[in-house]
Amino acid sequence: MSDIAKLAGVSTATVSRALNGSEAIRPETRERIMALAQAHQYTVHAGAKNLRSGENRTLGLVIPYRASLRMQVTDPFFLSMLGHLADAMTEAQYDLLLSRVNADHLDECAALYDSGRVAGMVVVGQWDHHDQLNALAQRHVPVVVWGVQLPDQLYCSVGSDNARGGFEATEHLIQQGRQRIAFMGDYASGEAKFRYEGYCKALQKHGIAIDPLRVIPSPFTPLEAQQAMHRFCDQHQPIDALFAASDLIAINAMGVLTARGFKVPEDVAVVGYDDVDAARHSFPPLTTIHQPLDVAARALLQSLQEVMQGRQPASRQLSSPLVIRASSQLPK
Amino acid sequence: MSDIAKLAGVSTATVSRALNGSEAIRPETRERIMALAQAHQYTVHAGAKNLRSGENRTLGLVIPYRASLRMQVTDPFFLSMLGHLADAMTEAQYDLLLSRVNADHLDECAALYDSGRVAGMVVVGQWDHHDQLNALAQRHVPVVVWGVQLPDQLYCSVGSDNARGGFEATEHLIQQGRQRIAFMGDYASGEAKFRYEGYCKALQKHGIAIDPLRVIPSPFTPLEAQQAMHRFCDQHQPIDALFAASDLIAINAMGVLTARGFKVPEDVAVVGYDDVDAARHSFPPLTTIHQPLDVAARALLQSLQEVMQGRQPASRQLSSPLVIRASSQLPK
DNA sequence: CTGAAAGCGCTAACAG
DNA sequence: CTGTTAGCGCTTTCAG
Repeated sequence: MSDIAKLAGVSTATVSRALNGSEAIRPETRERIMALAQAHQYTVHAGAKNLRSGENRTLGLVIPYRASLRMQVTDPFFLSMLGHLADAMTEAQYDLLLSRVNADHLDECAALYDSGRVAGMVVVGQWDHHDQLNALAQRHVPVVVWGVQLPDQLYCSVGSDNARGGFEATEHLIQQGRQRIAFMGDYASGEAKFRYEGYCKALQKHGIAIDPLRVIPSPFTPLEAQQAMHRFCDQHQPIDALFAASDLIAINAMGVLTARGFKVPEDVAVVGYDDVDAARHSFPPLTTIHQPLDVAARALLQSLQEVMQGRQPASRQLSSPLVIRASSQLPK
Repeated sequence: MSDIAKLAGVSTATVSRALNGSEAIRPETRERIMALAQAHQYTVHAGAKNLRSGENRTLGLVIPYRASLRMQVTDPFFLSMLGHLADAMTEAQYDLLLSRVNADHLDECAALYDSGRVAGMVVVGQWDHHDQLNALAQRHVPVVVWGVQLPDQLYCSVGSDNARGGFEATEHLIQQGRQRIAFMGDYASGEAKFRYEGYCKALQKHGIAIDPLRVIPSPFTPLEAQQAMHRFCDQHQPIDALFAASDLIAINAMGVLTARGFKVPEDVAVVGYDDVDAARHSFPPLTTIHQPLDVAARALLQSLQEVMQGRQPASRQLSSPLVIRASSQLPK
């Protein structure tokens, strides 16, 4: 900077002001300085600027991982979320620092903040980290979480209204005349739990008994979902519809069903959750609950900004509409 | 830092040395200081450290995007690459700054470096940016690229041996007794072009004529791949095998083929490229060319480190083995 | 082995 | 409108 100050015949302070668009500078001088900066490919050193101004325009995106499953981020949902967050942050002039943190040591996130690397962070993948996240919040680490809203929650979360989504998915199947509707997913934890609750509520509303034999426990990974579906088919429980807790599960389940001679949607109507890109292009195209990730990303960013300002924004549930495609509807 | 210096009754210089594991410090003092830092959740400010020491432990990952297709990173291959790079960089104690840059303004990458935000960067997705990348290299921006090796290339690239992969995939199909083998993908540019060359070479070696009618142009997106396959089927060109330039294309093509009454692999044997997670779990499981992304990520990092040291590492082609699954082989 | 002092590149008062 | 001065939090000679 001192270099171009010399070239322009002014002080570094003037250069700094010019480059930051200060009002208190003669337009003529500003333009001369800008031109020189351009010509010499000069850019202000971001680190020094932050150090001096106390500001920090870098936000963290934390994706916890389990040491056991290396590279487990197999769900397309995550990539999509990541892309939308990157877009939202870029748009708001933030840099995005990606951090893989061991899921059992989420407290390491604090170091990201304490060391000044990030001004705040988004954690995507809440799973069973509730306590650790609460601890972070208590330490006043600016953090927002993509996930469900839990009792005794000290941090701000943004998620979709999973119970309502589950309800609408199931009711849609009922409206298609289906009665023996299976649920597939991990009904005990995280977001899937709420989707399951919605499923139950819809059945109850329409006077259909909840049959525990039609609940198919399944993790979110493709292979395990397929295995779970195979095991279920072996039991010969008759079903005429399936609501899966994620598109990935739904698509893999459809594959197994098809391979075993069932027709989708004729024999089994299927609804998924997330509306990932693949859902539109599966065979048949998958009816699903759309998660508005662009909205979600902006909401996460917005909330994070509020947290960084010391406020305590309320957690939010975004509504997610049903998208009807061929997997749940007989052709007319 | 001055705070814990006071607490320890020493100068900040001593604290700095202790925290950086300097030899020239009494172990006893060091431990006392470390303990204090722990207790007070003190972490050195990364920015200030960098500023003073001139070092920078942040690397950039640049994912170019086209303004036209918002959020085009739909290919699971990218996420996987991203995850592996994040792992490799984390392991080597680097932070990872994710940056979405307009594909038509790759020169903006230079600002990332000039402003000191990153010490170097990996660009993933070379496509048609050859000239822009060359310009970056000429500006001495430390950059390495995932992609093919091109003539007049001033930057270092790491990629897989696409021609060889294409060759092996095609030869495998020939060895299965197939003769009318179609190629599907964008045979004119990028990595697909080299895969196509390998395809041609294998046909030639085995005395099979290259039939341009069996070349199915297709982009990498699911929807367009399906449309391309539908159009091809409408032409009633008989084929008994298909080599697709990516798994995503292959899986979508298989879907269309199945929907149209062809059996895979009986009527049409299919081989893909990449070995993404979904390939193992498709119906039927997809034979494909495995891209060793863990190796690739480490190679990219290694090369980048060399570039940052001012050296000019040679571009590399990683070998990618064929993985045989059910989509190309009749059950015995 | 440790402290004092200088300075990384920049911005923000405070004076002119 | 612009220059001078001080200092963000840290590391690193250079002296003790």
